[in-house]
Amino acid sequence: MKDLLAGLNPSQKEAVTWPPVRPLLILAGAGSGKTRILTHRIAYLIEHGVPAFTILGVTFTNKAAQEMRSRIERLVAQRVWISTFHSTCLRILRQDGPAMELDRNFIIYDEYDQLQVIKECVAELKLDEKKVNPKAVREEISRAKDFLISPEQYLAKAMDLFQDSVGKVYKLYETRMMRLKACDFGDLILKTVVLFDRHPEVLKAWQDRFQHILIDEYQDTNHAQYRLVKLLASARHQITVVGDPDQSIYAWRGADIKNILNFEKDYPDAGAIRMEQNYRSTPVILEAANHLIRNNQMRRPKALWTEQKGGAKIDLYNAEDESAEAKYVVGNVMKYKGQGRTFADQVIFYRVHAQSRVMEEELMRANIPYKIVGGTRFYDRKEIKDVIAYLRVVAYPHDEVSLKRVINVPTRGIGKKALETLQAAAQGRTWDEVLQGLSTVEGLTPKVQKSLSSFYAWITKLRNKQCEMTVHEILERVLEDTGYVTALEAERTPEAQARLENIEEFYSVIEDFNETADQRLEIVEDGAESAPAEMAQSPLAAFLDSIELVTNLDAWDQGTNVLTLMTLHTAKGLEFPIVYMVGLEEGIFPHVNSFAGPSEEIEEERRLCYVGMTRAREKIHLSYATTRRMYGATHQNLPSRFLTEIPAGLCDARATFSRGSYRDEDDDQDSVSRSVCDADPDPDPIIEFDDDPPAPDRSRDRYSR
DNA sequence: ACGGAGGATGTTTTT
DNA sequence: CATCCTCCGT
Repeated sequence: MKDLLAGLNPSQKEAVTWPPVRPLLILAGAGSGKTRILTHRIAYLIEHGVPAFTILGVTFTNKAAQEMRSRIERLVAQRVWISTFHSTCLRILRQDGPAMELDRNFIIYDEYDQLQVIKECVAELKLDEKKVNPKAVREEISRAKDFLISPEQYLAKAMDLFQDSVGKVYKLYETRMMRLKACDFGDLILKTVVLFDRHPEVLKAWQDRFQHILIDEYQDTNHAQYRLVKLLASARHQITVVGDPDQSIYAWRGADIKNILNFEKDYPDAGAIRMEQNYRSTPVILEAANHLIRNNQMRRPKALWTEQKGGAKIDLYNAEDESAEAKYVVGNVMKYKGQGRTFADQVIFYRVHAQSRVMEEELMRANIPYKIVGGTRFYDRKEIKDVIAYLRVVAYPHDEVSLKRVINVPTRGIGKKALETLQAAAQGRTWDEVLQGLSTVEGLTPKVQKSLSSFYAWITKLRNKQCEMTVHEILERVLEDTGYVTALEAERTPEAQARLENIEEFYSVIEDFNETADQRLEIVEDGAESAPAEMAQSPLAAFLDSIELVTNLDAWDQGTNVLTLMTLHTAKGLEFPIVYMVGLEEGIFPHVNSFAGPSEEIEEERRLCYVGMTRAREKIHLSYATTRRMYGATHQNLPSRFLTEIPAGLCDARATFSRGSYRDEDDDQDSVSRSVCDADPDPDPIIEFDDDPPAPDRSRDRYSR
């Protein structure tokens, strides 16, 4: 026990040792050691007689979950159920979904799959895709689910024609998803809440299972997640939540900051502990971040502090255009490299993925190894989606979306006409049933008939054998029998080559899955383990589950010596010695879309900026470009308002690199700075730095169009 | 049925 | 700028 408390400050100690039977709110500022506190608290509970299998830990990403799990294992050599809301709900539904007529073998539909279903619904309702944009509908439906709003409730509240259409699509979408035995991401949470609401006995069982609940990043929970937590915790009130309202960056996704602000109302016997001492960054960085975030009106005052002294000033650079900005970053990356820092010590944050491309070009030119986290996810690539669709067709006969995707890939003579005929023949039945009774379908040419029936026979054979085969073997069969690989090889283009490599890579995803099989064993009682409900399915179905909820961050390994690029959203929870934040321009960051809405949206952008800055341990580089080409058009953006909100005294606006050269120019600082000034006839920054942040109305005047 | 060309379209952030 | 979609020639 002494180990667990060693080196903790008083408030950290209080948080770790807070009575397990009382609710606890930990308001943990950035870099205040919140992961450490959570893991130590869980370890502390276990050391004080709480059985490990009665603890539930919820994190924001799978990566964080994995990290926390292994830290706890190191502390107390016990395995604890730590995962995301989505993975947790998936397990609950796999086990108890049948109680509410949810097929145990439901399939998870991602955004792409959702969109396919929505498009069909829009078409069936004879709505105009131009007016009822499927992607917009998807957003609306997802948001409705975040707030536990049913189609009927949505329709009742529809204010205009668009919402009315959305409501109708939503309704049809739900019946369709039911028939497809499919759940989208929102369903995982929503259906679990419904399950608990309707079946007290099921809820009771899970309350007994999860007697102690700890939630990380509580400021970013949405209403559905809030209800879920409340249901689970209602029996015992043994709940600990950790969060930081200043780091709430997912309101656009339904996150409700009130969840954390009202925690003490929800649990009147709750204690609250604030942790504002920062162990990560220099005072310069913290002061800048504190100043920035003070501009948010709707916020409780808070300021991070540190015992550290000194620290390098924030480097601010005004680039001519986006490629000059990239050169600035690359120049500095090499400078630090020359000083003995690694590439992995440094990270580039941007607001939108589209900004990564210029950076990439410059990094390639300089031969700097880099890794982009996010962007087009590995699993979003066409070939990977194809391959997964094949696997899903084998595992889930009811997965029509996947079937439609691969039925003619590679081409086997099934064209538009044939698909229409099948659709017409379906009449509410699934395509699987249609294919079963293929001979009765009228209007297909003999050639198509033959092609379809041999395709279906092949699928059926694979389905029947899937339990005796490894996932690897099934994939091999698919790729060989369909001629998918052969077709790509025949193309003989670099693109096809890249696709083949990605498919090779997919094999290693399967290997990873096999190697980590023991980690998915469920902890049923002290020491005992058993395969969880979803493992009772075929290995293939279990594998598909495991890849469905992974995020782009999960595959990222901070250890390897490469420079990392990512969006600010992905950056949450991470830390780096040296941070570059690029594109600090009005319209980019804060993003244009935040201008029109209520001021909360700008405040969320500001929190995002705050999150980015507080990732840095030693040094921040901020940059903006005077002109920027994006989405094919050139824009002239004003410097970001956030730059004016950082005190000038903390910034060094002179660039310390040499243009057009990636060499370490360290012993040549003076001439380097001069060369930059020479190139810039007007060395005065465009932005005026005030020691006091500008009044909000003034800054709005200045930047609004 | 298929594949290419060309046009329209929409572009934030993600579990 | 890139993706999706449609239309047209084969």
